[in-house]
Amino acid sequence: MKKERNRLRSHCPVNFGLESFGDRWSLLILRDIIFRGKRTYGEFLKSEEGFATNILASRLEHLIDACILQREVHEDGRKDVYLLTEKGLDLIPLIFEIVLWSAKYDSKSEAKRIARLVELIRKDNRKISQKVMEKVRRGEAIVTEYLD
Amino acid sequence: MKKERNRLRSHCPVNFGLESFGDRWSLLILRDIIFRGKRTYGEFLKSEEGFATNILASRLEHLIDACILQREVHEDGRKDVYLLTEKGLDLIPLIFEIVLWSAKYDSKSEAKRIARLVELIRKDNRKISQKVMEKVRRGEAIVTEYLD
DNA sequence: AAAATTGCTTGCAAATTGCAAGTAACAATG
DNA sequence: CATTGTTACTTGCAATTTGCAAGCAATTTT
Repeated sequence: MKKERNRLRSHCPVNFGLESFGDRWSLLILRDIIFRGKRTYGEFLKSEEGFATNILASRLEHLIDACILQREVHEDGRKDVYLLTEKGLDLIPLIFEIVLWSAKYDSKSEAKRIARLVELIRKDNRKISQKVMEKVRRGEAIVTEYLD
Repeated sequence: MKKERNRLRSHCPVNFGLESFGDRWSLLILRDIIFRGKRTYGEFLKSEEGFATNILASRLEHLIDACILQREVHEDGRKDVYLLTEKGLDLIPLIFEIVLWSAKYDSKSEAKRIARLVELIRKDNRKISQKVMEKVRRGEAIVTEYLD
């Protein structure tokens, strides 16, 4: 039942990124972790974009295979905890560039609600990413802090 | 025959980006334009990742609808020219972040062949992106210049 | 005028997705 | 300690999307 992995179409760096996390759902999982502090299957399932249960499961597995996420046991034994690895945390600058671009071009963007963060990204993405990586490592979400 | 557009799942900035360019093929088209100076349907078709003809056509249409690409007539009337709009050029910093991440985590990455560019991105993505945007506007590809 | 080239479209099989309905493992409750 | 609820999945299937091979119309080349 395992899917074929490591069968990259190419080692072009753009393609490598796309095959690692470049489908419609994977980055939404990472967004939920980084911005909203989500950690469990059930929490991801509640996202407004509406994951199908099987798709969510397959994407979590894919991200674990790619060493972007790691799974741990929750204190409540029924739940699993999904955490970003260092490799996953290193995607924060990239996700922030997406936020910046969308903030510029989507007139209805909810990025307006995190205008302070967007401004920090524009000024120095690396610097704010570093701070956010530390926050996420500590298990904190970032949205609340930067709400205007 | 037209697809339903502007039916966004949400205005979350991450989601907006994904719906604009976040499928397996769209960013490869942009890569071909930015790194390899490609401009026509036939040139895209030759990419090593192997576009299916209908998928390539549908993605070009999607990117035009999203105002990321614009189509113009080639001097050879059989061909069309696909160019990045300013909105499309603004994706360069994001694509460069993908390159940076893949250069770090793919041991076989072809990013090694553009090590100088990768180093410039690491030092100051905005600055080098600005330079590259001007190059691409002028219709030049960037790969050759930065080959070691 | 005939032959190539180019940018598509079409048809169809195969793969992927999305939804609804399970199920197994554990936790909480009476 | 038996029952009920939760949680994280899996399974079955219909609908959509993809990938490949074959067109085809509008040029351009010969």
